[in-house]
Amino acid sequence: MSYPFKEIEEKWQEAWTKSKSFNARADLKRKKYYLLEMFPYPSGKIHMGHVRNYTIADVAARFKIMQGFNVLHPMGFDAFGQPAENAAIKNKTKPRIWAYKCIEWMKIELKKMGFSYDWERELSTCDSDYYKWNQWIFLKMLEQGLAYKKSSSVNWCVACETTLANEEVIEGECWRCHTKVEQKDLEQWFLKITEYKERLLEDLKQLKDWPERVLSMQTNWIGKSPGVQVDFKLKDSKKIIPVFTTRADTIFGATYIVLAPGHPLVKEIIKGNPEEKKVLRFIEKTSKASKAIREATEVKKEGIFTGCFAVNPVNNEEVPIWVADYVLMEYGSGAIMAVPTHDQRDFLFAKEHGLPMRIVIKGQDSAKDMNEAYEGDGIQVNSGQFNGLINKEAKIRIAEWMQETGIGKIETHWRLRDWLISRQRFWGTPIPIIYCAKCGIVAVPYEDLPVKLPPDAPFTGEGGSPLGKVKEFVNTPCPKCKAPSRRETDTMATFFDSSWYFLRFCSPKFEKAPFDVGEVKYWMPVDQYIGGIEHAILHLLYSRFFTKFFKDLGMIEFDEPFKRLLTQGMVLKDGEVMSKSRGNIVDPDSIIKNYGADTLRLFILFAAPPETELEWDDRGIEGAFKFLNRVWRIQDNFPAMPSGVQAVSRPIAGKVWREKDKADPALLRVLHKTIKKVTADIEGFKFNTAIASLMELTNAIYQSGADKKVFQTLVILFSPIAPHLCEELWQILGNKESICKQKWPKYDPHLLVEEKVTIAIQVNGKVRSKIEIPADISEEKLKASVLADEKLKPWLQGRPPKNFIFVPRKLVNIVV
RNA sequence: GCGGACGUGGCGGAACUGGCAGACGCGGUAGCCUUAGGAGCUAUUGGGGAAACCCUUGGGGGUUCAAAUCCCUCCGUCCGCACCA
Repeated sequence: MSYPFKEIEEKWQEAWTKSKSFNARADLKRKKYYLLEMFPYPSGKIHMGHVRNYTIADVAARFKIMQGFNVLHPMGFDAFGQPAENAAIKNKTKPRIWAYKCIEWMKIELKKMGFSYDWERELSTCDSDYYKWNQWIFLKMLEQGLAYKKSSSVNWCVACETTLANEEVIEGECWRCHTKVEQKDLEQWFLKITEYKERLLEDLKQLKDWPERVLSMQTNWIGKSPGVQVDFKLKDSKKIIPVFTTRADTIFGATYIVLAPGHPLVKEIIKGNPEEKKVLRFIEKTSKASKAIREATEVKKEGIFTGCFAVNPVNNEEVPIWVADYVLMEYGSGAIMAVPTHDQRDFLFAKEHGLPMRIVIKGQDSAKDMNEAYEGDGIQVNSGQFNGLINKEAKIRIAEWMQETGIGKIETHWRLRDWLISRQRFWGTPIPIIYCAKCGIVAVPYEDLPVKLPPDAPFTGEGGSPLGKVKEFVNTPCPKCKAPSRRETDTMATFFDSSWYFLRFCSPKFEKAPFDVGEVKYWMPVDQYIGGIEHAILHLLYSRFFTKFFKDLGMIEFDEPFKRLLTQGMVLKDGEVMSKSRGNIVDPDSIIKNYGADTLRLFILFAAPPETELEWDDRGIEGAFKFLNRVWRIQDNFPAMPSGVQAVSRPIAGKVWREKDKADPALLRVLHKTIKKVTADIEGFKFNTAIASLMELTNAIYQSGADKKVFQTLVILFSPIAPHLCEELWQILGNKESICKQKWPKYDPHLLVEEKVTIAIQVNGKVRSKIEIPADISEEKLKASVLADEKLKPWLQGRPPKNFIFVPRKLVNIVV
């Protein structure tokens, strides 16, 4: 027998919708709180990951509302993208129909969870009302020189038949279908995110409430490495080999240089020399070894001498030039100066091939027979005029000196590349560009936006963009000269859509611009953003980039879109991520059916803190359900079964509410402790411990007897977590107004004070006794009664205490 | 290799700025109630020991009256980046 969760949940979901309980209005007189979850891709069904993400957010939203904040808590759908296209091909329907159907299904499931969304702000990125503004933003970027087209070797997924951003290539494979990514030369649209690299890096410092992990991933990805480009002259030639180094302090120890096998100079310099054939053979061999093999860990570094020499510009020493596969053409200048004494890779290579070494930085323990490179700090030696300096300083001084004398140039290398946004796909935002034979690349005029996707296109699943096959779409007059022209048939990467949706939510129906500047000024930035760690780099980096772009346009005044970020952990089953292929999926809908949404919410919040992985546990669900029933039964003053069913013959406590004037002071103390704890815990997203203390309060009520006032407060405190149950109990207790509108309770510090406390008495740090004493006892008095304690006699053995430490309310430690 | 997070009962996990380790829950045990219990309630539950006691936060060392918490060192797990010069 259990509480009637089904009726209750349906009843209140309907009531909330009807009364528009969660619809937000900007109000300058009130403090705002913008809470946002990463919006879902409408696959049609919600999974446990969604449930966890959105439950965490929902508790925070309801809590903030009760605290009096003006809360914005919107929901929408990231609806463009390949899966809809693939599903359309498979099910012989159209992506649009498919997508909107999925959105409907998904909304039904979200509503069944009782989430407090402002559904009037719902948006879908596949609406032309939305993607019109993608196009608008693109054109603005084009005007600013931030969107450009170039032909380049791009990542190409054969299976998806589209290009991929660097960010979408994981270990050489397509992030979505895991097909090996190939390189292909194509004309593509790029966004100049690199223009913002300094700010994207610098402003990470503002993000004090972001997880360390995400900050470090972003830093890593942007990959700033300051250094020097040094020009090594080729011996007996005017040719120059530029190398890049971050360790200018080691340049006097550069005893050879290495070119990447693909370096354009290699073939030039070996021409006609005796080593030519051997070197060519080596290059051919290494080029065959694919990137994947090369990346397989601990491959032996292979290389070959070119027969040529270069001159180290700092000491005019001749150094041999080698070609080796451990130098990559893709990074820096494709050439390095090798310092075997202070770089482990160079060290291994030099050992292998008997190349010279020279120590230039003395570590604390300067080893004569090195068996590995010394990469730490130390004093410069063998470094000309820089001898005696600490290498950290020498690094700067040498760089400056090289810059002054023209030997080198201070430079910074970045890992971050411009963002490729062209996709050869149908289900995305058309790039608003027209190609005219006479005028060239022409932007679609703003007044002609949106460039709408045609209602239909042939989906064969064969190569090429489906848009290219829709004549009515492709053929269009040039906006400038009216000559027959062609539209761009590529669409935008869907990460474009999600890079600014948080701004659109502030004024989702605004018609004059992507967003209403005034509304955004009130609501933004997002106070709390919640989503999966898988978006730690891409989505968050792009969103930060867009935000800075809007700031430069003068449309917003802040630098960073998301003040606080929480990345929730994954939901696992049997230690593995839930997935179709593993067949270990637990469907949220079936849990809702059998136990109700409140049980699911409670379990998912209680089982683990939000950031850590959560192991699914059917028994945990039972436990959560049991607790809800336990709370429910308080209204009946704890009969074992709900009213209507036969009650147990032996009541646990009084069957009636306690008399008003007979409050139990101990219970009151627990209550106020709970208020304090739950408030702090929800504030800090520690829901598991918040729930634990609510359980303690419930246990205390069972012990002490039913107290209506205490119970009312428990119901309020519990309501963000189990809103349906609490709303019903609230009504049963005789309240008319929704519990969502109740003020969050405050604890009374006076009631927390305990008159008597039990403190531990330690002798030499070990607990030997406990005594109950008045909380505010003086140390003198305490000392007297402690030393009189019989239990301590054997431990003290009459020895006088050397030290007597008293931590009020906690313990006493006697040192003898 | 670099960067980040972490390591606590049979399990999920608590422990504020160093102050009684193991809150809360799951599971277990015993009892009550019941025609019945996979419901409910009560008690108990880190390990060893008959007990007094002893041991216990990955291992070792240190600081301290006092360490899961701080420092050093080693081991291990997870994540991100990666022949990045």
